[in-house]
Amino acid sequence: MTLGVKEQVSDSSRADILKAAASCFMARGYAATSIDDVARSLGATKGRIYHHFPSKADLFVAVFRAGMDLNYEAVRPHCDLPGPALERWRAMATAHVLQMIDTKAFQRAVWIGVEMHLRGATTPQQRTALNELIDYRSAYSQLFRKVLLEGRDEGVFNFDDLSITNQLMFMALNSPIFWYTPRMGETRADIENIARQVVDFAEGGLRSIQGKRHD
Amino acid sequence: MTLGVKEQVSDSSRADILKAAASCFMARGYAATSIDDVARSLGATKGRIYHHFPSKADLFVAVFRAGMDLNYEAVRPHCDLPGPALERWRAMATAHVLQMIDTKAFQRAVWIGVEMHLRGATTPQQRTALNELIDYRSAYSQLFRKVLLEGRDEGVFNFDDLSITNQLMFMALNSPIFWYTPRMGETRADIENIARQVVDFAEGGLRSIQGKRHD
DNA sequence: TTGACAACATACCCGGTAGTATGTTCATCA
DNA sequence: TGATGAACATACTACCGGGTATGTTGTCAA
Repeated sequence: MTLGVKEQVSDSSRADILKAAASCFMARGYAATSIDDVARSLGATKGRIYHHFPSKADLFVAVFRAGMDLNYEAVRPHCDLPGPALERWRAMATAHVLQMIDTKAFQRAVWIGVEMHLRGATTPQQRTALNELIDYRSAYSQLFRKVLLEGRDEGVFNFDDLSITNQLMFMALNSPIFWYTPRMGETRADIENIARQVVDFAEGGLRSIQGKRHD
Repeated sequence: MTLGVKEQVSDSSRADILKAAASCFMARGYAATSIDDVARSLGATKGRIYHHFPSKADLFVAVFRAGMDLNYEAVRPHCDLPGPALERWRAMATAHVLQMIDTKAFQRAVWIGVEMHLRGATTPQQRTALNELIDYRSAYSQLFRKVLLEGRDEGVFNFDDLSITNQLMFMALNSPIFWYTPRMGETRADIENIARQVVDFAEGGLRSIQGKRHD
């Protein structure tokens, strides 16, 4: 069941297109990105894109899916570890944030996709394709909701509305996709330090009430 | 120096265009919003838009500015109040969040504008117009940075990097523009309760270290 | 060697959109 | 009352971008 050379080449070409598309979508947004832009950034032409993807919407959906796959793979291993909820949450959150930083372009595309869905995007056909991925996203979100509830049961987290809290947490954890830019001479430790600050902030938010209102 | 009826009518017409444009930009983003869309949502045609605004970019910039004006007016009064930094910060943050909810469409446009700037938007001409508003935004941000530093001096806030913390805080405080939608039968108290949860979360994040790492 | 197919490139069509140029209407004012 | 200009609407142009139809080239299998 190993892939032949041809398929490997083909998949690598496809992966290159996905990378380039992710960068373009990040740089200009979905609507403002033309297929020619993506092709040009590859030194190619539209023909190459349309040979692998039937439409711009499908290309975008593929980028979305790739981004979510990366997330899921990174976080999933930490979900079932034993131990207190807080530790488990920190492991998941840290993995998530590092993914945001490491695969920023894809994660921005995911963000754009979620935004498009919230609006009620375009044609019904691609809406169904998006919905499938939104479900994917929801399942991912569910991993965090679960540990949030466990943390509340254990008394380490304090929050009122789970949905709102989940939104706030993800806004904080996702935020590097907007403001992070690599610095020259940046080490892995620097990046991990940034991630730690983000996770610390979110953790503080989840404990929120604890810190105050001891009146 | 009072305005004549004509100018009042003109300004009201202009304000209606701004509102409609803000809604369209929120619903579809900048690139995907056509001038015809805005005109149609007003029951008018392009002629009306181009009579008041020389270009699509200028229309957007005007929406951006209007949104920032609303923010500034809402938060400014709380900046110079005496008392502890935490109280001042909570007053500012609450006012900010309520603005996000009450003028969501304009605030989404502000967000889009900031995103466009981070990318390096379009033509040099409108880039300068955007830059001016980004400065405006920075001055607004500065109001919060100031109180954050004061809070740290007073020992109530704990954070490492001011820039990152500021980003994280604003991500949390701004987040309602993405996930808030008015519910039927929602009272003002309900909205204020949502705002409180958001502010609580952000406050917890700003105190962060305090709650943990007592090792 | 050849034919078949993958992996593109080229050339083209066409709908939508920013922007313009030109009416049209109505109020105001000399 | 007639003229003037504001506040639009209408009609039009030019261009760009998604999508398609068709060529071209290299590779592999029989």
